[in-house]
Amino acid sequence: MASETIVSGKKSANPDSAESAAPKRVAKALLDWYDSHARDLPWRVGPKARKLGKRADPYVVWLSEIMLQQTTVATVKPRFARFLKRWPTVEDMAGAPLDDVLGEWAGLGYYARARNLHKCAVAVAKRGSFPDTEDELKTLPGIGDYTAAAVAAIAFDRRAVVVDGNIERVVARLFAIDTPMPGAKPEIKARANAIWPDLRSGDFAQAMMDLGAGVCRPKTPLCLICPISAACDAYARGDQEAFPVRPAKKPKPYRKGAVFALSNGRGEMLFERRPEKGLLGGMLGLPGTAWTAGEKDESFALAPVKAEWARVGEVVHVFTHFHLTLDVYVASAPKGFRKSSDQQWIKPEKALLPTVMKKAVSITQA
DNA sequence: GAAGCGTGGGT
DNA sequence: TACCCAAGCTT
Repeated sequence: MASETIVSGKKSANPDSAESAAPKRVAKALLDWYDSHARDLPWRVGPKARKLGKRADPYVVWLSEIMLQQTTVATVKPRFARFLKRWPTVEDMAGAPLDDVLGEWAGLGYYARARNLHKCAVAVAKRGSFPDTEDELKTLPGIGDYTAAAVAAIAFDRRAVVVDGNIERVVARLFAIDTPMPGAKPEIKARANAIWPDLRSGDFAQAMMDLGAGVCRPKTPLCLICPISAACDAYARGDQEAFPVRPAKKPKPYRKGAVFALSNGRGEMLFERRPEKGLLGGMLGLPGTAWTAGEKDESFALAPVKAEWARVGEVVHVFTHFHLTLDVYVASAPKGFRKSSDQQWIKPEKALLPTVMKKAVSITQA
């Protein structure tokens, strides 16, 4: 049992393992590596500036962390710059209409993040500043275990054990934890806690993430240049890629639906705001049928108006939990057509849309 | 605890 | 092509 090993202090097979050797040595090795190898990221206060006393702006840290949830650094970089330029402070964002924030978020996915981003900004502006403890941060919308710990550590220099997907992988390998995910989470958190330093908690978190992203990668980790390979149980066994252990994935089902692109005489197209809850919640989209399993829905019953609809093609899109094929129909608005109150005429090239809707609109333009 | 919730890039 | 995955949160 791994827990018994901790309690008894029994030596593992690897004499330099993080378990038997001083955990402090692992932390120091990683922090030293971070001092010379930290990625230069727009939302980050690097180790050098930190040592000169520069503090990270909690708003900047929070904004970047929300954007980075399940989203790559490369995707976030340019979008983060736009957000920060448009809303330089949390008060600025709190004062903006929700639809502006959703529009700026369009294309980034997981749109609950954008709704919660705005809700959180309003809450923080109301209370005056970001809370500086994990527990208080966790009460805010969109902030869970990971983000609360990350903001507490990075923005407020609190000792907080930050565990994201990168750190999960690093720790699982470091201690060769073979419990399948997500069951291994408590053990991983405990092991991370055991090596977590009291000082430079935020730098350590970012060092672990940089290591996971660039060295301790999911596939073909670069163990030969890893600063903590001497302490790594998985490396000692030669099966780094086996960790963490993941259960087999379920196949994604297929769904079909149709959307209807109605044009007026001014180069505008009819869009409607989607319901707050659920898929693409709160975002603009084309009117359409429900997306259901099985064969395509040939019915035009749900078209926004009786018109001369022409099918222009289909778009294929993959969501987290299903494949979608969307038939796309176009028509010109008949004389006397009146849109409903939840609909709006927008020039399609100016509409801020989720990607699947952007795809649908784009095939009506050719 | 499992399911719902996006998208783009890499292999 | 199809699959994998990326600084997760909410219900």
